[in-house]
Amino acid sequence: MKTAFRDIKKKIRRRIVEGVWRPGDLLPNEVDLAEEFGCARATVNRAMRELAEEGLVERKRKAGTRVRMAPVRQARFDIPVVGKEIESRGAAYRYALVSRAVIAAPDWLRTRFGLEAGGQVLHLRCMHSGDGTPYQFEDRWINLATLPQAAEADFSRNGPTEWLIAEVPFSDAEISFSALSADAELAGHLGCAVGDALFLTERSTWFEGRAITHVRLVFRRGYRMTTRY
Amino acid sequence: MKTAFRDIKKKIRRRIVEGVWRPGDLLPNEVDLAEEFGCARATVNRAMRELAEEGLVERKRKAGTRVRMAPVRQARFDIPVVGKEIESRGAAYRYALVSRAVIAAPDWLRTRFGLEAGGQVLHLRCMHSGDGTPYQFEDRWINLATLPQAAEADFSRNGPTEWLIAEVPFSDAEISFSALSADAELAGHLGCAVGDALFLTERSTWFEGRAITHVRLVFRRGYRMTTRY
DNA sequence: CAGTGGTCTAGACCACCCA
DNA sequence: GGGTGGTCTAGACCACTGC
Repeated sequence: MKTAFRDIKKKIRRRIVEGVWRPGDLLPNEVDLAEEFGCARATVNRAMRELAEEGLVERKRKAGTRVRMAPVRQARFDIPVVGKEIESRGAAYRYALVSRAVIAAPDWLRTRFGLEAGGQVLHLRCMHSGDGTPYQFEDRWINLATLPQAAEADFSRNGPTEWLIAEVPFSDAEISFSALSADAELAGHLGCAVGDALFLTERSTWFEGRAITHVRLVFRRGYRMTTRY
Repeated sequence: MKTAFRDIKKKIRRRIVEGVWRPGDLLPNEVDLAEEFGCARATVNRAMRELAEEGLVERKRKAGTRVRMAPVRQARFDIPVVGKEIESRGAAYRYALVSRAVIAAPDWLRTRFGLEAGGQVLHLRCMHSGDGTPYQFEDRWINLATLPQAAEADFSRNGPTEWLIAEVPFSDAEISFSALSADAELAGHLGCAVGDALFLTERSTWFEGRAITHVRLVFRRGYRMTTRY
């Protein structure tokens, strides 16, 4: 077989879900499993390593491998670029710049990014639509101390996301999901009623310790972010 | 070095973020990289495989390895068990069963789970609190065709999540995040105003093709789900 | 201290798929 | 067709850590 380690993963997963090995139980060591499955220890190791990554088992040197008491379930979400996401749904993507301003960073942003008082940022507000229907409102702040060239960039035709991707990498990011109530302005942009509940993602990114950008993405009413695992 | 593959990952990542290799560029093949780094090909393979998993590069047989045009960024969220989450914040967890009923599955659930007409489900509504403050409202449906024993279980003291974890594994799940407006009942349970925007997660799980449970978890006002990557 | 997983190597065969 | 990544092997050394 070309994918022995996948088969081994399946077999072990099956034994766990069927209760052969119950939460907290110690599994045989890699050498024994390799013998049982008739393969090299490295193959068992790969299978077990991936099962550990998925949160099904817990591994410790000397202590061995145990079935997790409460399987740590994780969900993985792809973070899409809004233009691609809209186009992948077969709609025509349209971008519009709502406002642009170079200003001193507001306090909450200074705190978040550890900026000096009076630090300048570029504040952009943009709309993303699909087939003429509002899809997402973007409220973005770019740290001009790190990216002074952003002040010269033209964001009237293309959104800041593409520019940022091309211009600067990032090493760390924090992302959060929450909900917020539409105010009059959001309602106008997104074509919903004032007070409607909207899904919101916020992301801050850094590159080697220097703050790059913070963005709030407010989605159209009814948007759902979905994944399988 | 004991972790050559980590060093190799770092070096390659650095070359990408520094622009030595730009989006779309073809990287040297594994044999050449192994020679450059003075290690076995398997070591380079492991480093590259993980970089591909992280979405930084794209690999194809014969075509080679390329830097992703738009780095597919993924975020991973741990799916916490609400009791543990509350306790990990240092608060006293309290659970209360709001309602319990065995009924015929509503249409939307029958459709979602492919149940027969008249299929029975156990419908539970529960509240989870921390230090006396409402934290999460749980609206759960358990498929009695798959889990008839759920009808006999006592959910007055402990929530269905723990019971399900102990009782039945699952092989597939679909999870989604969205926002909703508090109705009068939710507002009462969660101690917020009618119309407040609330963060909502929904999860459906199956085991070997058979529907197990569907749950809507509505979080207290202001809840944020956060992760770093 | 000794057993377990973590990693590395050198070599091999193969599946895939672009040219 | 041929180059690339995907996987496997047999063996080795080592780091960690429970006993």
